[in-house]
Amino acid sequence: MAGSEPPPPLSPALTRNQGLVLDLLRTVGEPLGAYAILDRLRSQGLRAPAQVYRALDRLAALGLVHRLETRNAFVACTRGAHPPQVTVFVLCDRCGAARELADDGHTAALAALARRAGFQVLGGRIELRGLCGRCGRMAASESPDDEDPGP
Amino acid sequence: MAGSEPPPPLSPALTRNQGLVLDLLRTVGEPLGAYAILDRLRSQGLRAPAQVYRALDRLAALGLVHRLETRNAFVACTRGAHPPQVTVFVLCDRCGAARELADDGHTAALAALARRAGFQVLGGRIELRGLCGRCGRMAASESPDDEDPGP
DNA sequence: GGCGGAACCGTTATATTATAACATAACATT
DNA sequence: AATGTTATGTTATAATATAACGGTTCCGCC
Ligand SMILES: [Zn+2]
Ligand SMILES: [Zn+2]
Ligand SMILES: [Zn+2]
Ligand SMILES: [Zn+2]
Repeated sequence: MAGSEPPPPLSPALTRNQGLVLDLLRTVGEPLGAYAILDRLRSQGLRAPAQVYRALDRLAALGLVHRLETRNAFVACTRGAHPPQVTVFVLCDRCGAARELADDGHTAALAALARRAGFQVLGGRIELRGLCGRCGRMAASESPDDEDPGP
Repeated sequence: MAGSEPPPPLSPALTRNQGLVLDLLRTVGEPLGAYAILDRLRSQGLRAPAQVYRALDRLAALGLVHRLETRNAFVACTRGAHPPQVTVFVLCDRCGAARELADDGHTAALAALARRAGFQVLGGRIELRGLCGRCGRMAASESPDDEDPGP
């Protein structure tokens, strides 16, 4: 959604390509694939996938963008800087919207769960799929006996 | 066409290709990419990626195998059949081991978290990365800059 | 000023992962 | 047998991601 949050000031140490990619992702506000990013930045001079992937790598390492593994897409972080490298996303099956949620201590609880199994957690991803509020209401009102296959 | 044995613990209605893929994944016990599966099943007559992907799609829909999004790989389920649940995996950065953990109600808590944000959760994935017990001990006891992938 | 290194850049080619499209085979139901 | 349905085999292609190479810019330093 446009204008839901004042975007944090651009990081100082970003290079030109990194700034272009981050700016695009923040403007669009929804997940974009690397090649979609490339297409939209051709007018700015980007021409090859490697340029986009390099910028994305850096931005992801800085925590400014996140990769959505279940979609092979990238989205700008909507929270500030996170301390941990675990994100929680909810993804709408119908409209494709992605929303990053503030972890409510769940990642710490999951890390404890893993530790009981002998694992040391260094990072991770939580991607939940389903229906966003609007699409859920639409699906409920349009066809009451709708059935959706599992994950 | 040769005398095939009745699959004893295997699921009821699996077709030949589905059985081959599931059997392989259960035997191997670790994540395999679709093309690795294909290579290992060429001797059984499989020749094209679509055959493997079709079998994997069915097996995943039945909950007998899971897809590891962060690795683009597939692994046999080590728990029974789960309902419509969310899976929790822990993946070792060093040896590649994947272990499926029993969710301790965390997925329900995450679904509640999502619902508070207006989202209806229909499924999802939790993939945590880090070090398994053995690799964690090795990394702790040896020098921190040691790197030696096992055979 | 010249020099070395580091980071970034642009480009080409290639690898890896996944699906589309279509024709056939197998099987059950009538 | 005719039919509908599902699974299969096959080819080709799409979509995603990285390797490899050389050039440029910048900065600290001798
Ligand atoms: Zn974030
Ligand atoms: Zn939606
Ligand atoms: Zn499972
Ligand atoms: Zn390990």
